[in-house]
Amino acid sequence: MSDMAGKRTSAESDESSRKKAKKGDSDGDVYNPYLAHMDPSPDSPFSGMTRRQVTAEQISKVEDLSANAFTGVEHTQKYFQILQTRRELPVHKQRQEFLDKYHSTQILVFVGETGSGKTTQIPQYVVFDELPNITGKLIACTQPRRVAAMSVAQRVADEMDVKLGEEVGYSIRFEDKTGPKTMLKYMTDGMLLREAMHDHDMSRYSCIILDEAHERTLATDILMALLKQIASRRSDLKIIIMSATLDAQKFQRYFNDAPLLAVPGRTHPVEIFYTPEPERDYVEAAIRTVLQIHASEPDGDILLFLTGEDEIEDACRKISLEAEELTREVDAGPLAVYPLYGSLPPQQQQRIFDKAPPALRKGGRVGRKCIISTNIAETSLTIDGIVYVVDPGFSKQKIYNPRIRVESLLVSPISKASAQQRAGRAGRTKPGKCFRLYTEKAFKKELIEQTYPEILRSNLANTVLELKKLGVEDLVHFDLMDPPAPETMMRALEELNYLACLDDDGELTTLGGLASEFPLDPALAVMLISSPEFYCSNEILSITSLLSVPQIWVRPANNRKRADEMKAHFSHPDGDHLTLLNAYHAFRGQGSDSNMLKQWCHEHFLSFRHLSSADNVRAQLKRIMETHSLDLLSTPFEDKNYYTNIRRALLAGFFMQVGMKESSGKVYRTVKDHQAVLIHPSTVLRAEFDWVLYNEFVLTSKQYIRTCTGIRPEWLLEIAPTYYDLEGFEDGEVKRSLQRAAEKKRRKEAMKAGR
DNA sequence: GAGCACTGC
Repeated sequence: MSDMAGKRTSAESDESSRKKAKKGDSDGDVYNPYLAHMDPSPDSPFSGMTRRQVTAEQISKVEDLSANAFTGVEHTQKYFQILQTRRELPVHKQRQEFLDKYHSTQILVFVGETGSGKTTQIPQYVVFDELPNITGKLIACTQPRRVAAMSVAQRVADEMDVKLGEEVGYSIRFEDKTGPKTMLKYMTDGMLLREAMHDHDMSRYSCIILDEAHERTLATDILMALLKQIASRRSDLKIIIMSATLDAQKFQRYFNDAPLLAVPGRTHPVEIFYTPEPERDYVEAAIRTVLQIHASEPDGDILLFLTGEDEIEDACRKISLEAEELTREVDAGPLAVYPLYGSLPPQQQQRIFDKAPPALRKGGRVGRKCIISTNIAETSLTIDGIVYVVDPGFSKQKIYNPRIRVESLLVSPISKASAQQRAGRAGRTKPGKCFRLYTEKAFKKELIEQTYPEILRSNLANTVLELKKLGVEDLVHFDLMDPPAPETMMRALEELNYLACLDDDGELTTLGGLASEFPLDPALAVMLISSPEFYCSNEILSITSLLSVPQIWVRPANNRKRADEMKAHFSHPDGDHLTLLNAYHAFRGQGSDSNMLKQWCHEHFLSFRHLSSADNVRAQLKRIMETHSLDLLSTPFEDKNYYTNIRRALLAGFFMQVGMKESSGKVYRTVKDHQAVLIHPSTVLRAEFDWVLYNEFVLTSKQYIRTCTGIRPEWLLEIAPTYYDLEGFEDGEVKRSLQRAAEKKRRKEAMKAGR
């Protein structure tokens, strides 16, 4: 079915590309003497090739030379072996077709299913056509994830027989593996966006390839809109949008009816089964299905998709228990069950690649493994050997409520595209089966086609700041593929205005420009930039880093009490931010031997992984501060204001995230949105504070505020006088309380003056 | 008295 649809779209676009090609012939490819230097010299391996007119045959000739055309080094035997396998990839058959289309247009949409070879091959074809060794301009290929950028770059460096980091490199946060000779650069989409902030025309590149565009990450969506704009002012820039879905028409339409090329994939067929009736309890149904497969289906590993850590651990236990029973009672083979989710330590994540267990006795049935995973196995991790997929049809998805400015996670039905992706996981090594725990009717009628792009489900404060820095003047008319709700945009603009990153006309302020230099949310960036005024930028730098990595506290289900006791050692009575700082200082005080540090973290129930990454982040943020001459200061530890200064500095960024205790007792109310919230049970904060600032608002079984620090109301009036201008405040407990604080402050000042 | 799907700069 997918093949047919692919052919249909490809035929349709053939015509439009022919029209464009004709147009190009008449006004584009006229001989231009000023570009003569762009032609390779007669003694070069590329002689006879004209940039952007190269043929597949010419490329093959150069590839077959005994020496590498780019480096002059003799090719290894391995190179020719790889070359052979490359020429068997589906995409290779259409190399000339690709080049023809690429020559005919500025923007090309390329659809290649899994196994087509698009990510490794297309950028190489472009290299031979663009001749970056002569123009000096780079070719970029973006990926949504770091590991992909790194591993694909390595693979392509091998294929081109060059050293990684020289002709072929990659660029991701914390690591730039490119050099002066680099022609082809794999990078994360976020990294290209960062670069664009300082080079609005992306002038270093002659061709930009956006890979995995169907994933619709925030960065990809912004890049698409940006590139669409840039394309109209830079006629020499070419763009390729690569996607895995059949939703290519949407990309084509968005890019002014850009031509399309579709290449089939190379996967095995997957048979789909639906349940005849809707399932009431999907976890129970999933467990039952896994056990049925184990008892009655031929060899092959199983992949089950569930939504989160708890659900997965629970299902693992139940399946293991029941499988043992099956082994005893009906002589089924052994079943090894492995959980898989993002917060699992890497060592345990690795176990999913273990071989399935052997038969228990000679002649007995062979074992299989069953992996129970979150969405991480849908895109980020690929496991070979999976033959059976069990798909209950749910995943946790981020949603944003602009009214109360809260992002939360909600278990929701997946999209058709997601269901297809999941099923595809069963056909990587041989034909497979996918058991969908919903009816065929539900699949057809109830599931949406595509998961909503991230841009429709996020707080956009950060995005809006980035866009301003990218030189986008008119946000309302900025041509995004899926424009977000106006209310979400308004909320973002409002927040940035309160943070003084945008002025009242919506223009970027000096502070806003500086804030956008940091890879942080605007509130964190503003807090960091303001911290020298509070004589504690070193400490705020540490806290900011700790807040931008996952929780450093480890709390295993079987050892919660001990973990809480260890955390108490670091606790500071004034709040969680200071507690984080204490733990970090203790960590840094342990020396640099990484084995010792790991041991120390283990004993103290701290995450070595996350503390180390906080260290990495800190170093990066520190460099940015130094570049912009922001002072790194500390109040002497003996000074009685050491901790007070830090608490006040926190408010410089988080003055909008403040709650006041209601007179009734435990419940706090957020100051502007009037939401009733509880302080999260993980807090170290004692009850005596009437006012707290919080790092995040979490919406789970109840409304919680998490990572809280006690503050004094008069600080709000000093540090954020505009936001806390009482004139504009609604009457109520909050306003009366702030008025009393203002009164107290005036009396104090009067007394000081009178003395 | 409880949670953190997944990425990215």
